[in-house]
Amino acid sequence: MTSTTGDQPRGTGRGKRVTIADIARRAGVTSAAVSLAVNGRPGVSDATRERILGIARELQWEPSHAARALAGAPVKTVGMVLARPAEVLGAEAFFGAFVAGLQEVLSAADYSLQMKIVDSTEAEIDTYRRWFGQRRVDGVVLVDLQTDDPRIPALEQLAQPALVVGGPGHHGSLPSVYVDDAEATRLIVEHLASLGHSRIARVAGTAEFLHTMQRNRTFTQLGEELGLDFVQQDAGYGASGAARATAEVLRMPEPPTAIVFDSDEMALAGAYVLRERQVPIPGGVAVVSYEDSPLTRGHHPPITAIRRSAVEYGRAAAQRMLEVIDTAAGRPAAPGAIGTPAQAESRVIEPQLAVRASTDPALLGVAHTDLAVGLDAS
Amino acid sequence: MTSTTGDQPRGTGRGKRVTIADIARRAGVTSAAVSLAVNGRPGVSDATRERILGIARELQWEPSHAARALAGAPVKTVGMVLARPAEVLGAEAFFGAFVAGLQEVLSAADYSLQMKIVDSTEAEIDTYRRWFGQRRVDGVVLVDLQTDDPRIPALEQLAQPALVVGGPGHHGSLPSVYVDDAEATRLIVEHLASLGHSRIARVAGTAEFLHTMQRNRTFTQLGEELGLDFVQQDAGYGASGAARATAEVLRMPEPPTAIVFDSDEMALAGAYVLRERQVPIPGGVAVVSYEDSPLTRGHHPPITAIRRSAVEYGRAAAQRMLEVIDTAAGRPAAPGAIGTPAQAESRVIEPQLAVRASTDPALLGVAHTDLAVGLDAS
DNA sequence: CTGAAAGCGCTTACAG
DNA sequence: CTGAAAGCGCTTACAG
Repeated sequence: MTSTTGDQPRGTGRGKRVTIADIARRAGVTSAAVSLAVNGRPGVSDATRERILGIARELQWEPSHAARALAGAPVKTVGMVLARPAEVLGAEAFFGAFVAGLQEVLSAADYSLQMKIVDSTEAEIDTYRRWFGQRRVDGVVLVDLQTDDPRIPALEQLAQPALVVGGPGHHGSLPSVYVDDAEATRLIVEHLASLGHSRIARVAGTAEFLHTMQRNRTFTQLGEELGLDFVQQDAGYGASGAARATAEVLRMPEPPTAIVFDSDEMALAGAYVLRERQVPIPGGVAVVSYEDSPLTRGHHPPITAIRRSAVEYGRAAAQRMLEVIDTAAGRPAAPGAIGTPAQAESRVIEPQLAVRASTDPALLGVAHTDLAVGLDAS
Repeated sequence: MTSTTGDQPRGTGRGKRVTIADIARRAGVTSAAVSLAVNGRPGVSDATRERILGIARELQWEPSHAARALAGAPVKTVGMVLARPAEVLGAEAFFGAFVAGLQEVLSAADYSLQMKIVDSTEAEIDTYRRWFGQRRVDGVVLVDLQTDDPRIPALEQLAQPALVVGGPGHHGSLPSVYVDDAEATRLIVEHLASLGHSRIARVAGTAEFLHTMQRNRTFTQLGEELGLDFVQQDAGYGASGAARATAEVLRMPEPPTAIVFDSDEMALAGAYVLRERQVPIPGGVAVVSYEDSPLTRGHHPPITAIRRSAVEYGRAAAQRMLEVIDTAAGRPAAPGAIGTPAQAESRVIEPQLAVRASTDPALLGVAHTDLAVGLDAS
């Protein structure tokens, strides 16, 4: 008996890979016929197709991704470049959740997401150029949109499938997906109004972000519309600015009964100041955050916040990206898509408001569900 | 004059792509020479190499990734499969930070990370098989390691580069990277002992996780070693279990003066129970968490926690993955690597302890830095 | 509906 | 040190 196990033909893995030529030989057809059969294209009879597929399965054939790509097939990859340090990305709850949502939809469509961290906008644009040049991606997702973003004209010029996350109004001729901040503002204001608040302050983040301007505009507009007394206080960015702005607001001759913060971090800083000044929440001042997170949920009392679900946002972006790629390839939009949107059309994510004890006194004492269960049982 | 702009040759992009054949023609050499030149391999004189590289740059040549892969070059891609729903991943701070760290190192080495979300362990193993079968990845990173993990033997059988994140002792013959939980436990216990605590409780998570067992073992061992009074309370998983266990511990005839929790969520639930029972932190009971997060940092008082830096963890995993791939390809380990570790060797991440007011009364009133600054200035 | 061929853009031996 | 050729595994026209 000669050794029949262990002696692998050569190199890594077990033996030579199975190709369509092997299948063709076994099936008594040409490799072109195999290609048509496995790609579900017309040109072979149903009988031979079945036979070919059977053999392919039997031989455990896997298509060579490289060969397909070289022959001109889509590479089934979406790219995303991040021009922020890993430490910053890692500290943000949004990033992980957004990526998870993207992945879910892309994975299901057998697409993969390719990411790259770079250290400048120039490097980012260069990466787009190279990715498309190398045919490594079928399309790219652009994030962290800014005012007058140089990446927009660069991508427009490349004339390749690209989706902008953010907006509105600053994505040029590119398709985009963004959260409706006007609607978010409306949800907050109407919620507070329904609880009887008529003096409301908004502690706003830096105007560098597009959404800040959008919120400012809607906030002012709703104040006039509803005839309420609205105060806007610019806080710059971060917790320190928010703390300062909150103190400022409390010094007013007739302080507001509710304060709306632009982020979870800002809301927490504001709540800290209120606690210091012995102002009860929500009895003295109600608190709302535009951004939900473990911080707002874990606070005592839990803070009412806009829940835009970063996971859902990622899913929507992936869905739209796939449509853009399909349309560019001249293929009909994927099934499940409602109609076939024009390439440059935007899609809007509708925000929701998670009402918690920081605005609604009836919810005081109710911690987040999991905790509540534990305490009941103890 | 005929139109020389606007009339793009055909298809998407501008014109036919530049290939090494074009460069060869211009340089008066064969395409093989170009290949050697651009890959920095011997076989061409320095003069011709320079000339070739100059022309390549001038023509803005980009290598075809697909062609390279088809011809046998590495695909420069690392794969990671996640068998958890996007919602769960998105809710975890660890995921985003780990991915950011991975990305940083892989991007710098011109590798990309390919992820896929699946819904079962079988699908995960199948994905590995297919990825390697299609030559879509050069190696894979395995996460969420469990006891008797079926993915380990499956990957061992595939005999392809794979790195296990987690351990020790459960990664079979595969190389791994993990955080040193024994050291983490030692840091916590020694910190508490130095503050004079001699009755310490540990509220432990589910024993399904390898690290739980490791912590249990070290905790018990240190108790004997230092002659302290140690109590272990199993809490199962999550906040409710932790709340129950904390209540249990407080009912003891001689309650501990410090409680160590297995996660940030558990620590928060425990702190909530202490607050309910009017037990001051850290005056009545000191609190420590094995997991740092915005929850522990944002709590009042901020909670002392093990900081293992998920970003750093990701970086270490990527670094090790690249070494494993290089070694498998017969290449020397990347520069910067200390020595050339054997394939199956593990690497250990050293944890740190972030000391905060939940254990050290001297730090009471000190919120996290950013906040503190804001308050000083207001 | 099926066959034979060319081509995608590289890399890798193998001669000179 | 350089040239000519084969081959990686597919897809896509183009004839029969």
